[in-house]
Amino acid sequence: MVIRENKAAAPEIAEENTRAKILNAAGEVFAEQGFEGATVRAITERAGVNVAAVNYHFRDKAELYTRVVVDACSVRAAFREAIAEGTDSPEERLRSLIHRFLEYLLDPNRPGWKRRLMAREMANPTTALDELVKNNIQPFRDEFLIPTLRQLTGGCFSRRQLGYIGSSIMGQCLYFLQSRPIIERLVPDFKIDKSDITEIADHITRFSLAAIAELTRQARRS
Amino acid sequence: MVIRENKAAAPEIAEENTRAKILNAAGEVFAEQGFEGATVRAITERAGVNVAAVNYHFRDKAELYTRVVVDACSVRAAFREAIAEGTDSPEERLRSLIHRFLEYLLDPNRPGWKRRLMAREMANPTTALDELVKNNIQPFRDEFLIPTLRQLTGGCFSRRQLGYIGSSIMGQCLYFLQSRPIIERLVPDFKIDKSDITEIADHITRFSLAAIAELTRQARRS
Amino acid sequence: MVIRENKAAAPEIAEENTRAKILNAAGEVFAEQGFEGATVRAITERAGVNVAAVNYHFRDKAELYTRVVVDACSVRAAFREAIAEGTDSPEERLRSLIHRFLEYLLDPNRPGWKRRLMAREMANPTTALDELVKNNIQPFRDEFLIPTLRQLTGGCFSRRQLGYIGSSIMGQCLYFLQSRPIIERLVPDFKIDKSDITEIADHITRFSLAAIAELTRQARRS
Amino acid sequence: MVIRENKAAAPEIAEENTRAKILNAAGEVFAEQGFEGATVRAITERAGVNVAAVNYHFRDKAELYTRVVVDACSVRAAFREAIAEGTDSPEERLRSLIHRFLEYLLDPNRPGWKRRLMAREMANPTTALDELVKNNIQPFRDEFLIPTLRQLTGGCFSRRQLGYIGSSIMGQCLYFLQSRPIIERLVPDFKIDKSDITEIADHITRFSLAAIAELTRQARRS
DNA sequence: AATGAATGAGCCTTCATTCAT
DNA sequence: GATGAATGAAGGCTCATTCAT
Repeated sequence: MVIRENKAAAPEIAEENTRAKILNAAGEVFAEQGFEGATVRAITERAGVNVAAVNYHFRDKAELYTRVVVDACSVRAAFREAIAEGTDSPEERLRSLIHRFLEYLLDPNRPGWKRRLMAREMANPTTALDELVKNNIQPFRDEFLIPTLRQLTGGCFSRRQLGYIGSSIMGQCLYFLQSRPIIERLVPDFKIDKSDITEIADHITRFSLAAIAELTRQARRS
Repeated sequence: MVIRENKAAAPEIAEENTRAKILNAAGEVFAEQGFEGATVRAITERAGVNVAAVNYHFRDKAELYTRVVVDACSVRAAFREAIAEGTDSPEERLRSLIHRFLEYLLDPNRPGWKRRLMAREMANPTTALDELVKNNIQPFRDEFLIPTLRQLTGGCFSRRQLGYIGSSIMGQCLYFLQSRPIIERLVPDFKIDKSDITEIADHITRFSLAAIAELTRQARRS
Repeated sequence: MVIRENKAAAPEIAEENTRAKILNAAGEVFAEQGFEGATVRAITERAGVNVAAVNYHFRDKAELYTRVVVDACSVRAAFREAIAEGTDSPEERLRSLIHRFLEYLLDPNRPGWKRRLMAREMANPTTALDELVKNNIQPFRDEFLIPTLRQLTGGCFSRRQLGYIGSSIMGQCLYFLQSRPIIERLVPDFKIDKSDITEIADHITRFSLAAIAELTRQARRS
Repeated sequence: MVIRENKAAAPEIAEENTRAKILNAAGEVFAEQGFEGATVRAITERAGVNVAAVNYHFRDKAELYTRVVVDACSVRAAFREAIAEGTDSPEERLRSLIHRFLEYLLDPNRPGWKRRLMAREMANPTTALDELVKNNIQPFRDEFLIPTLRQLTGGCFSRRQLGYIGSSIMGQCLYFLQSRPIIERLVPDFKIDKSDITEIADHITRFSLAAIAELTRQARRS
C-alpha cells in the first residue's frame, strides 16, 4: 500500500517538479538578465526541461514572468506575523513592522534572485508590479503603516503629511534593497548578515520614532 | 577664438547632427524599454536617421548604450557649487543639501528620460554607475553630508552611526527617484513639479532634523 | 442476426462514440481550414475528446483526413436510382439528370462541411478524388449523360462533340459548387435553399436544351 | 557612360531580383502546398535568398501570398484586349470575350503554378480572393458580360435571368480551369495546347450563342 | 557620411506525437 | 480506451549587423 501510494504520489511530484523547476530557473535567469534579456531557452536549459514546457505550464513567457515576480514578492506573510505579534503599544508595532519588513527584504536565506528580481521590478516595472502593489504594498501601507502612524502622532497630522512620514520610513527601508549597487560602491566591503539586519532595523526604528516624537511635540506646541 | 568657435560649431550642426539625434532618441528609448527591450530600429526611426547609422557612429548597440548612460548620469558636479553656498548654521546647511540633492535627482528641467535612465542604472548597474557614484554621490556624502551631520550631532555618534543617519537621509531622497513606479501606483494622480520638490525636500529636512535633534538629546541624556 | 446486430450496435454507441465524434469534428474543421490549417487540437477540442485520441483511433492526422474525405465524398450512388426513374422522353431525362446532379452537389440536407470538403477535394485532390470520380461522376457521365445527349441530338454529333456538350452541362452545374466563394462575393446576399436549387436546375435545363435544339437544327441544316 | 549606366542599373536589377525571385518561388510553392502548407523557408530556399527577405520585402507570409495571388490572377488585361478588338456585333463581342477569357485561364505559356494557384484560391478563398473579385471579376461581369448579354437578348430578360445566363457561360469556361483534376480522371490522356483552347472556346461560344438565340426566340414568342 | 537591401542568428511559439498512468 | 504531461521539430518573425553604393 505504501508503495502504491508512493507510486500514486510520484506523478504529483513529477508534475510539480517540472513547473517548480521552471519557476526556480526562471527566477534566477530573470533576475540576472531582466525580462527581455532572458530567453526561454536559457530558462528551460537551466531547469533541465523541454523548451515547450514553458508554454505548456504557463501560457507565455510574460505569464511566467508575472508568476515568478508575484511569488518572489508576496511580502504579505511577513506583515501577518508582524500584526500577530502586535502589542497594544504603537511604538512596539512600528518597531515590529520595520523589523519584519527589513527581514523580509534582506533575508539572506531567501534565494538571492528573489531580492534582485524584486529590485529590478520596482525600477523597471512590468504589469507584474501592478499586482504586487495592489496585493501587497497597498494593503501594508493603508491597513498597517498609516493607521499606526496616525495612532503614534495622536491625530496631529493630515493624511498627506502622514503619507510623507510613511514615505520616509519606506524610503529608509527600501534604500537597503534598491540602492545596494550604490551602497556597495560607497562602502566597498559591504555585507549583510542576520545581525546587520537587526542593527539596521533598530536604527531606522529609533530614527523614525525620534522624528515622529519630535515632530509631534512641535506640532502640539504651535 | 572666432575661428575655433566656428570649427567647433560647424561640425556640431552638420556632422554631429546625426550623432546627436541618435543619442537623444536612444536615451528616450532606452529609458522606456531598457537595453534589451530597445531596438536599434526604434531608435533610428525616432531619430529620423538610417538604421546603419548606429553601427557607423557607435560601434555597437552596447557602445551606444554606455555613451547614453554616461551622458545621462554625469550631469554636472554643479551641485557641489550650490552646496558651497552653505551658511554657517549646520541646520541651514542640511536643508540646503537635501534641497540640492532632490533637485539634482528630480530636476524637472532635465529631460524625463535622463531621470528614468538614472533610476534604471541604479537598479541594474553597468560600468556607468561607478562613474556616477565616484563623481557625484561619494563626494556629496563624504565631503558634505557626513561632516554636516557630525557638526549637527556635536560628536555624539560614531562614524558608523553617522553613516546610518546618512543612509536614512539618502534613502528618503532616493525613494522619490527609485520607487516612482510604486508611488505612481499607490497614488494614481501623482505628479512632481517644482513646488512638489520643495515640499518633499521640506518634509525630509524637517523629519531628519527632528530625528537628529531627538536622537542627540537622547544620546546626551545617557 | 440479433446477436450480430448487438455486436455491431453496442460498439457504435460506446466504443465508436469517440471515433465518431472525432470524424464529425474533423470534417467541420478540415472543411473550414484545410488539411494544413486544421490542428489536431482544434479537432479534439471541438469533439470534446482528448488530444491523444486522434493518434489512437487513427494513426495519423493524415489518416484521419483520408477517412473523413472518403466518407464525405462517397455519399451514395443513390442518385443512380433517381436517374433510373427517367421517362422515355430524352428532354425529361436530361431535366431529371440535371436536377439530380445539382441536388447531389448542393443537397442542403447534407452537413455543409461535406459540400465544402468535396469542393476542396475537387480543387486540391488527394487519393479520395479517384474514388469519387470512379464511383459517382464517371458513371453519371458515361451511362446517363452522354447517352441521353446522343439521343437528344439524333446522332448529329461525334463522340468528341458530345463530350464538349457534356462538359458544358457539368460546368454549369459544378460552377455553383466550386465557385461558391466567387458567387458569394459577386452577390453578397447569396443563399441556396431547396427552391433555389430547383430554380438553378430549371435554368440550366432550359439553357442547355435550347442550345442543343439550336445546335442540332444548325447541324441538320448544313 | 554606357558602362556607368549599366552599373547604375545593376542595383535596380539586383533589387528587383530578390523580390521577383521570391514572388516566383512563392507562386510555385503556394500552388503546390497551399498557404498553410507552404513554409517561408521552402520559398526562400527555392528562391535562393535569405529567410528574412520575405519579411523585409513583403511584411508577412500572408502579404506575400496576397501579392502572389493578385499578380497571378489579374485577368483584367485580357479583357482590355477583348474590348479593344471589339466590333459592334454583340455576337462577335461575346465570342471575343470567351476566347480571351479561356486563353487567359488556360494559356500554356503562363507558368503552370499561376493556373493552379488561381484554382486553389477560388476553391479555398483567403482575403486575396476579395481583391481578385473586386478588381477583376466583378468589373468583367458588370461592365462587359452582362451588358453584352442584354444587348444580345434585346431586353427580353430580367437582371436575375441575365445573371443566370452569365453563370452558365462562366461555369462552362471555369470548368476547364477548376475541374481539371476531375477531367484528368475522366479523360486520362488529357492535354491542352493552343489549338485545344480555340476548339473549346469555339464550342462554348457556339453553345452559348445557340442557347441565347433559342431562349430569346422562345421568350419573344410568349 | 549616409543609405537601404540583405543577411544569419536566434527568439517565442505551436504542432503532432508519444508515453506513463 | 482514455488521459494529459512532456517532447522535439519546425515555423514565422525580429533583430543587430554588414556591404555595396
